[in-house]
Amino acid sequence: MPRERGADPPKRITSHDVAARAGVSQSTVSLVLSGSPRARIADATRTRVIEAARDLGYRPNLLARGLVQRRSFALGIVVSDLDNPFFTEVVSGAERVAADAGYGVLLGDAREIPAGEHVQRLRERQVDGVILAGVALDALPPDALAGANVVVVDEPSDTHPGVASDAFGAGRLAARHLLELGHRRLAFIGPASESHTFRMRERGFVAELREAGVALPSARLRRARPSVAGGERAMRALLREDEGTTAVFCANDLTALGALKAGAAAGMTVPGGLSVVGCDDIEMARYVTPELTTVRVPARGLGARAARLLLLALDGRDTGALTRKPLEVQLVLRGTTAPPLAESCP
Amino acid sequence: MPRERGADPPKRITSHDVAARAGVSQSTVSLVLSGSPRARIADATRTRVIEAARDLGYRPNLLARGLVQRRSFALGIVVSDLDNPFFTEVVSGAERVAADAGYGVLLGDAREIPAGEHVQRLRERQVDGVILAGVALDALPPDALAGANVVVVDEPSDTHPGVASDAFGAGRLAARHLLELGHRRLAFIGPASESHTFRMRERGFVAELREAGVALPSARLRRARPSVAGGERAMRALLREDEGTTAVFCANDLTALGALKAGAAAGMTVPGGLSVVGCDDIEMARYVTPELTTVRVPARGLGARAARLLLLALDGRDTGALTRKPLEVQLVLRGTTAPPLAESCP
DNA sequence: TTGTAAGCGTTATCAG
DNA sequence: CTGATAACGCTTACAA
Repeated sequence: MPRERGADPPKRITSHDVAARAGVSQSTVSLVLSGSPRARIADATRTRVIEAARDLGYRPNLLARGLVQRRSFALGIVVSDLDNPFFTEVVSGAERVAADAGYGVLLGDAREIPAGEHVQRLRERQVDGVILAGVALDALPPDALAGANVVVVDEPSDTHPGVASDAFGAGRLAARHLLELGHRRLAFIGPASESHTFRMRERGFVAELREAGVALPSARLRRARPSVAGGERAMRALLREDEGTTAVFCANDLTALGALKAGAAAGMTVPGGLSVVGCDDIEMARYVTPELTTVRVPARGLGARAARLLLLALDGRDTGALTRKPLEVQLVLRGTTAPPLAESCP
Repeated sequence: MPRERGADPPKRITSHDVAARAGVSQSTVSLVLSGSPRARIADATRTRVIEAARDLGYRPNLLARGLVQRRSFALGIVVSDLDNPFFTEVVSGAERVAADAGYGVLLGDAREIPAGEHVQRLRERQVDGVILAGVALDALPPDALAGANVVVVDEPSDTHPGVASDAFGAGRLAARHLLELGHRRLAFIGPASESHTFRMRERGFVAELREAGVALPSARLRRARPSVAGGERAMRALLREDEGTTAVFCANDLTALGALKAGAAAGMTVPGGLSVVGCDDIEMARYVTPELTTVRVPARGLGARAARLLLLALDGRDTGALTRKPLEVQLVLRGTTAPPLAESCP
């Protein structure tokens, strides 16, 4: 039952109330309740205060605390798409370490409201730091991040620390796997530019092919939004315009799932007639049939690490160790890849 | 590059600074910047202030504002499991309407830290209201919610407004569909008690069966955590202990996905040998093969509605209209259900 | 050991 | 129309 507007102003209990009940001054209350664990306070007073607080059900007002300490003990995280399981994993990883450290987590989804706007708002709310995931830095207003503590996930930046996965390596891994299976007519499906990570996955893939002397004709390089629908559409187009493709690497799992769907709809058998490799290893990858071969990117690890990094930075600690090298990715062999059919070989 | 600890205290720009630059008093700045749209302010001063603010890049401190207004313009949302796509959809729906209304969204995942603790913290942060999803109210400390603006998703409460889906109806729908296909040996997989919604789904299912004179022997009522792993395990057990089952209804899609996996692993063909119905219609449901027949529950609609409801309540507006009837659920026919094989019929 | 007092950055109430 | 001035609830020197 919602409180009536202005009906019963349910008196907030403040440290003054506690002070009154305990018969001490307000600052003493503050001292024992939040001050250094062993502030010089007589045991008698201390317990009196604590009891009074308990009796009254006192809860400190963190806004007030934040105001004076100039620190909110909250951090913001803005992601490009909350419906992408990869990002929810990042969020969930970050939320966990933040909450464990007593930090609040403010969430922003950049689909409706642009990332820059979210960052702006978060800063007005005085978050101590911001994690950006799936957000291209150069898409933000010039100094949206000026003077802010920011950690970027999977984006390069020479102004902010970041955590990243080895996207280039992911592409290489996928290519190598497919090459080793004997595929020579490979395709790639991925977004046009979007984020750095996607670009690097593509480059890694292409680089590995080139080194193996295998070409990637433009007809087999399909652009698509990194979603299931995007992958589906791109795959349909690929099947329509190109006959010989025996294997395709998708920029992320969602895309791969779409490709799988389109492939099935077109009567392709996977992996018999077509091999598919995804990237991310979202949970879903294991639930499709056949299970998706993919390159595992530790999403929740990225989120957790980003949060840890941010917390360290907030404490003025050295962030070097965490920011160094990209998190390793790993090929996960499952059911959507196999050698090409004999007749498909060049 | 993280700011050095205490190195350059990047002076926060306050309304005082703006006042100084505009040559007016601080309160005037506040007046023009946040006061009622057409506060009685000379146009000259107004523009002077606005320019000064722009030049300085002034951003109001929402903590300070919240402190004096006793309102933070933020709301909290705590969910039982951030990795369950159903809840991330709820969150995403709520985030969207909250953000559109200028509210901040604080997130809490109850897997690591209990929901009650999250609520506590959110209240200390002075959130104006809290949305609870997947959280059983009676699992919370007695007066964790006392005097708070709370909206519960898919849980009954006579003390707080809530939004709910027609869980009982969902169970009925699933049962009716299966019965109409000709199934008579039905099973149910779901959690022991967990949340009210799960209980109602089960009851609706059972009620419909009973009305049709079909029994649900205890061997076909399997308990499982509402996750893929849970469903998998339960399905394995079911297949081991019971031969005749021709169709199973799972308390949620995750469970159904697990059941599908276990079924496939055991060599069952779906829907030929076994029909499976899920509940929720998470995105994933369309990406498995065959696609999962399920009962669609409008998760993001629930989240959005919960947020709207909360915002209304915060404005002291009537919440009756929104809180009335449960959101409708809908059977989504896809590929995991079919008539039982002839030999399977009793 | 504990109380007094000065803010933190806003909004809000009044005078002028 | 605009400027003092008093909160908001808390932390933190500095006194006592």
